[in-house]
Amino acid sequence: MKPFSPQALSAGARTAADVERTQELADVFRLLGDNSRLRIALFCLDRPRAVTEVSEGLGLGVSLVSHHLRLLRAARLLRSERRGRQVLYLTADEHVRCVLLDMVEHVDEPADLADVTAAA
Amino acid sequence: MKPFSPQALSAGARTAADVERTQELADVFRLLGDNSRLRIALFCLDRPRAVTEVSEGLGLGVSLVSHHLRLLRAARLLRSERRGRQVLYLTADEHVRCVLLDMVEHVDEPADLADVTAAA
DNA sequence: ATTAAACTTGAACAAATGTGAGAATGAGTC
DNA sequence: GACTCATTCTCACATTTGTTCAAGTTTAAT
Repeated sequence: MKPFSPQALSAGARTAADVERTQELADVFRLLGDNSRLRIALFCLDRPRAVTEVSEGLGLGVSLVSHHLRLLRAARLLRSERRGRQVLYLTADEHVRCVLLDMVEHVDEPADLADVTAAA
Repeated sequence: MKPFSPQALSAGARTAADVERTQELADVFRLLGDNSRLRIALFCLDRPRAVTEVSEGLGLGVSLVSHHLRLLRAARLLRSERRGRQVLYLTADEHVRCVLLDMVEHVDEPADLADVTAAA
């Protein structure tokens, strides 16, 4: 059950198990790689949110929001909970919440203007 | 220069600045959301790697690797450095390295079997 | 100057993906 | 029951994206 040894990374993670694991990781990244979906995920970070609430809160179509929520839930990034006729979505667990906030924090940083070669 | 206040997140980050920032964040996620690209990024994590080295190491076409490396470099996730006739790529800075390792670590965790409803 | 190696670039194509409109389902209310 | 609100689903379309092939650069060696 040893996960992703540094050796595996350096070797390119070519074993079946490692490739599969990279795929999982990539899937999570891909989900958060869409602007709307990321905003939705962040929007459900601290409070449980109803679909309509998200839709109005972010200015996105209800249908679209529902689609994205389904994907986020399928990936275990969000949990859903029914209350009356509305379904509330929120970040799955403290762990996911932490990852998201970390990432936000990281992107906000210095921006690293070390090499300008890339810009030219 | 105040970045991503929690309020902004809860409010849906609808201001121009916040939407732009979410976009940046999403861009990073999207880049790492592709399996090949993620493997390439991880492969350049500890050692500088030549293009051919990556290509052979991961079993991907040289052209494909080059394309992906260009994107990763443009996003400042990787830096490039020329040595003789080969170009070495490696993780841009300690900060990016940390983000990647964190994410790997996180995905390796419990897997959270809390609600089985999603699977059914 | 040729030749070879390492890398980059451009075009082209298949596959995947985000999005929207409308029908359908479910949950509550009268 | 009929009616309404909230959410989900189906289908379709436009766009993007990953991948490959071939041609083009750049660097070094003979």
